[in-house]
Amino acid sequence: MERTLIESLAQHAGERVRVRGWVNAVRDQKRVQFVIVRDETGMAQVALPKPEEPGELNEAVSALTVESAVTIVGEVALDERVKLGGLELRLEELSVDSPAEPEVPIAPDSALDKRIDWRYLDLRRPDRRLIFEVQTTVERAMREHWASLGFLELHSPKLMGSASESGAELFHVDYFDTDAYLAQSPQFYKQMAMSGGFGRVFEIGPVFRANPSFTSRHDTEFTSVDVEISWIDSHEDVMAFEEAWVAHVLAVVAEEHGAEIESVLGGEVIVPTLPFPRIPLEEAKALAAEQGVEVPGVGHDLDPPSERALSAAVRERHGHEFVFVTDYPTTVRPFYHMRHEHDQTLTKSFDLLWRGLEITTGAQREHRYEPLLAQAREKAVDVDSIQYYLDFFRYGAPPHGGFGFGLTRLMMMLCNQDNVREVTFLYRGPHRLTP
RNA sequence: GGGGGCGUAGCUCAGCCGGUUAGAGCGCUGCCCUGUCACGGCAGAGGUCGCGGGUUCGAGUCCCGUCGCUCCCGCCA
Repeated sequence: MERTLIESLAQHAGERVRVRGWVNAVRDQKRVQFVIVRDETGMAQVALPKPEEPGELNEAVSALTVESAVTIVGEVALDERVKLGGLELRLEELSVDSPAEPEVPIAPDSALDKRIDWRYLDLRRPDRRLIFEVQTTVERAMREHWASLGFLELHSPKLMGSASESGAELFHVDYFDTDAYLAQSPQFYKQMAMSGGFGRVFEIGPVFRANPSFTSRHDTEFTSVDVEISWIDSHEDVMAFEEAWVAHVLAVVAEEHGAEIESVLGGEVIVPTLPFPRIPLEEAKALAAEQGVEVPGVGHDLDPPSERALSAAVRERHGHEFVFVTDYPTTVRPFYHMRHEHDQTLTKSFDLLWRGLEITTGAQREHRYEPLLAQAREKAVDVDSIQYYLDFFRYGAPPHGGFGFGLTRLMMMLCNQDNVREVTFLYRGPHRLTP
């Protein structure tokens, strides 16, 4: 007998069906027993009358523990008395595929760390599942947009012989008789794809950062979305791509999950208008300062409080949740960011902030060998260790640019969660390597 | 790397200026209950107050150390 999903039970009124899922609750009364069963599509009530002399099936129901994995056969009966979907299953057969121990170690309001200890139990909650349904939609919508523009998908190596210069700390691994590092970013490889003539590429993959960061928005392994585009005229082209792409993703999410995100997770999905506001860094600081926060001085990046203040100011002035901050000084950017022709102290780069959180860093890259080499030396980069990378630009590299995008951070904001650990299937942090 | 906060029952927490038998709700176990739906009622079990040391007649409470968790800053996406 085939399995029937709970969401489709209404279409099987009067039929005998087989439902498989978890025991959500048992209400064992004198004359009638109820079991609430839950599968990945919803919950349904199972009912069984209890005669004076309880039968074997009654005993089996009495012995059920919450969260046991069960298979149930019964007839679907429409019944207005039932608040849960107006229907119930009249129980005929019950088998326990795997019993749960009597006391579940976590509750929905348990501390996050404890819920992560028992992540598989936490993930059974419908609201936790919704996060991953949304993530699946997000990635599908991203790919739709890339596909429509002829992008190629990349799978770059995560083991590297040298740093990729993201500025973050590196994880070291033993590699036979030498050392290797876990990739902090596919940066160098997606640029190689440009020199390889791929034109436009993207990658969704893990990146590793050995930062001892103890915040709600950092992890040591997270999913990065990387994009690189050839034959651009400036970083403006990259921003134009990104804003259209983000707007498409949010439009699809709003359409498919907007109502559920609002009712279950309490977040509103607002489809952004184009173009996103663009504000040079120094102007952004001035705007943030007007909100009453102390902002970092010239030559420094925005700090988190000023990022939040900036987003608040942009929302007030432009009615927009996104803002591109542009024209970062070379002091806070890596050597491969291209510099402005008219001002060599500023890079053709940008960050994208959403609701006060940095979700992207992007730039036009320096594709000319000599300036790139000079900039690397100026930044005191060990040129020998990245010669393989510099070589990408020796035999005709197209002008190009791109960005790195924190999928995990997007998901956190999109699902109205206050910690990236909530939206990460299995979080990895300085003190978290299991489960 | 710097700073703040928190560790009390399976879970979430209360416990005042230090005071003698450490509490609540949920969960669990048992009994009761005409259809519940956050079912309800009664009873019960369950604690080395993170750990070590100190102060004190007396420490869950104060001090020191330590371990764990957490948030903020730095760093980044």
